[in-house]
Amino acid sequence: MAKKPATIQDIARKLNITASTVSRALNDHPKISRHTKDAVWQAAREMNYQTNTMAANLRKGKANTVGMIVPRINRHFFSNVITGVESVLNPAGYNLMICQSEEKLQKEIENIKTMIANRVSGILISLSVETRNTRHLQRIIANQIPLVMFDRVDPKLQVSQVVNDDEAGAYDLTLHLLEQGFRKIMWMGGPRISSIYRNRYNGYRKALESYQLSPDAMPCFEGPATLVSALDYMRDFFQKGNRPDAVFATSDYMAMGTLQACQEAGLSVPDDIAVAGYSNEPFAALISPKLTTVEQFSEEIGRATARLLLDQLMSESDETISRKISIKPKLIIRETSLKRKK
Amino acid sequence: MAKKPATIQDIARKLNITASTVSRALNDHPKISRHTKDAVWQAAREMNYQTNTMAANLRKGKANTVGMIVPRINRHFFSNVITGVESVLNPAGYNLMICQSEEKLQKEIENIKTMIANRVSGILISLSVETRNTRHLQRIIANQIPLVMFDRVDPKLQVSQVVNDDEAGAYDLTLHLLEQGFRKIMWMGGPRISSIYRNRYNGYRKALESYQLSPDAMPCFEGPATLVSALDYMRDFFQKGNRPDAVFATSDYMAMGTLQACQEAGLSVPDDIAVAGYSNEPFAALISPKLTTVEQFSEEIGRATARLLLDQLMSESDETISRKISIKPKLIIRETSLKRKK
DNA sequence: GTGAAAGCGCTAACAG
DNA sequence: CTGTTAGCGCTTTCAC
Repeated sequence: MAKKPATIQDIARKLNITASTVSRALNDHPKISRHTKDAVWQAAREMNYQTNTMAANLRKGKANTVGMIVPRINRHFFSNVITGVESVLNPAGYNLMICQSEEKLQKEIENIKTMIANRVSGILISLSVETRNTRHLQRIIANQIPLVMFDRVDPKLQVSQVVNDDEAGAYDLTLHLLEQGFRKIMWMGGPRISSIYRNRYNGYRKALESYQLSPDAMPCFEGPATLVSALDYMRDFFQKGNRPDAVFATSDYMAMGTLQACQEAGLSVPDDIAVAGYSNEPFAALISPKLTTVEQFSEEIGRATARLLLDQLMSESDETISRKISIKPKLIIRETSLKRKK
Repeated sequence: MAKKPATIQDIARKLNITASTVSRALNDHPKISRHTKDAVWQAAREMNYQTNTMAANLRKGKANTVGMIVPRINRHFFSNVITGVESVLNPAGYNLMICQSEEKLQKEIENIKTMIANRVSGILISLSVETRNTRHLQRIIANQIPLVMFDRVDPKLQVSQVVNDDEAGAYDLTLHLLEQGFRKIMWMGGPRISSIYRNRYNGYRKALESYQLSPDAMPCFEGPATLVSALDYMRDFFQKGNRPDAVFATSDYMAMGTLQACQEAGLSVPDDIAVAGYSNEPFAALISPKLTTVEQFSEEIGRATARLLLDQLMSESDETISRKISIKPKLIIRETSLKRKK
C-alpha cells in the first residue's frame, strides 16, 4: 500500500505542538525557539517529510514559477536561451515551466492556458512561425501576468521584448560580402512573416542599397529554414545554369544545404561562390571550409529576457514596464566568404 | 490594481447555483444539464475564468505531472529524448516538469526534492557524470513514486531502465574498423565510471578480443567527452610521434577534436588514420570527410522511457514493475573510416 | 514563543 | 440533475 506522505500535522502530533508552529519552524521563522526548530527538523527528517508545494502555493496564492514557451526545445538556439533564463531565474528563487509550441498556434494557445491555470508569476514567449496575430496574448495581459517576448516577437505589442538585432547582423554580413567584391548576392531566407527573417531581410536590403544595389535585382528564395529545403531549391537552381556570386542564407542549416548543392554542382566554395549563414550553429566551425556566420549570443538573450521579467516581478507599481532590448550580434568571418587573393 | 482571478464561486454566485455544480459543469460531468453547462461555460468565458490547477491538484492529491531530470537540456541527445517523452506523455494527459542537474550530484538531489515536493506522478532520470551512488534515489522509491532511469543508469537498481545498447554499438563499430583492416585502434573515451562509457568500452574490448587483440595493447585516452579535451590530448600525442591506425572516440565531439588534431598534424583522414565517433550529432554528416558514427535513436529512447512510466502509472497493483529495455543503435558508416582501395 | 482558527479554490461522497 | 458538507495541506492573522 502506498503510504501517504507525512504532513505538518503528523509532525505536530508527534511532537505535541501545533501545525502552525511546525510550519513556522520549517520556514525558519525568527520567533521559534532553537529547541523547537531542532526537534521539528529532526522529526521531519525521520518521517521523510516533504513540503506539499501545491498546498503551500495555493495558500500563498502564487507559485514562484515562470512559464516559458518556445517553438522547439531541441533547437540549439532555444535550448541555450533556456539555459540563460535558468541561470538568472533559479538564483532568484523561481522555477521554470517549459512548454513547446511545436511551431503551432493552437499549441501556443493551449500552453498559455496551462500556464495561466498554474498561476505562473510571469510568462516568457517566442512566437511560433504560424502565429500571425497576438490576440491570444491578450489573455495573459488581461490576467495581469508579466510578459516578456524574446526572439520572435510582435514589435507592435506594448510589452518587454528582447531580440537579436537581426537587421544589424544581416547588414554587417551583407556588407562584408560586398566588401569582398561580391555583387550578385542571393537571398535565401525563412518566411518573412516572422519578425526575425523580416528584419534580416531589411539589413540585407540596406547594405545593398548603400552600394546602390537593389534586392530586386538579386536572386531570391524564401522557404522553410531547413537544410533540405535549401538543398532542393539550389540543386534545381544550379541545374538551370544560375550562378550567384554569393549566397546569404538566414540560417546555418540553409547555408549547409546550399554548400551541399554547390558540391554536387561541382562549384568550389569560396572560389566559385561564397556562402554565409546565420546563428553560428556548433557545426559551422567544424565543417570545411568553415562557415561564415553570425553569432547571436543566445544565452545572453535568455539572461536579458529573465532580467526584464524579474524587473517587473520586483516592481511595486502596477504600471507595466515595457522595455525593449536588442542584443547586438557578431559577424564571424570564416572561410566560406573570403575571396582568395588571385 | 491586480484584480483577483475569477473562481468557481464567483461563477456560482452570478448564476445562482452552487460551486459544485459549476465544478461539475466545467469538467463536463454527464449528469449536468445542457442548459446549465452552457450557462456556466458562457459565464466562465465572460469572466475570463481559468481553473486554479494548484487547488484542483491539491484536492485530487495528484498533479498529473511527471518530473524529468537531465544533465543538460542543451545537448542534442537529451533535448531529443525530451521530445520523445513529451510525444507520449502529453497525449496521455501528463505534463512534463524538466530540471537540469548540470552534471552535478548536488543539483540532482535538489531537483529530486523539488519534484517530490510537487507530488509528481513519476520521475524520469538520467544520472549526472558526478553521480557515483544512487542513495538519493531511495527517497523517490521510499515515497512510492514510479521511477524510470534512462541512458545513464545504475544497472544494479531494481527499477525500469531504458538504455542504448552501448556495448553492441561499440562492438559493431570496432568490428567495422577491424574489418577495414585497422589493427591499432585507439580508445578515446569519456569517464568509465559512467555506465555508457563503461559499456562502450566493453563492446570495444570484445570486438578486439574476437580478433585475438587486447585493449591493453592499444593506445588509450580517458577524459571529458569534449572537443577540446580530445584536441589537446591528440595534439600532444601526435607530436610525440604516435600513430594509431584508427581512433574510436566515444562521442562525436571527441572525434571532432581528433580530426582537427589530425589536420594540424598533416595527417589525412581516412588515408593516414581512421576516425569514428558516437551519437550521430547533426554535424557528423555535414563535415568533410563525413564522420562514421553510431545513431542512438534518442527520440525512441524518450518514447520507450515514457511508455515504461505509463505502464507503472496505469498498473493497479502496487508491485513495482521493473523492466529493462535496450534500444539497439545503428552503425552509420561514412567516409572517415573507409580504407580506400589502393 | 506558541496556539487557535480561518481559508486559499477546488472536488467528491452523500443526500435528495 | 443539483445542493450540502467536508477537507486536501499549508500559511497567517490574531490572540495570549
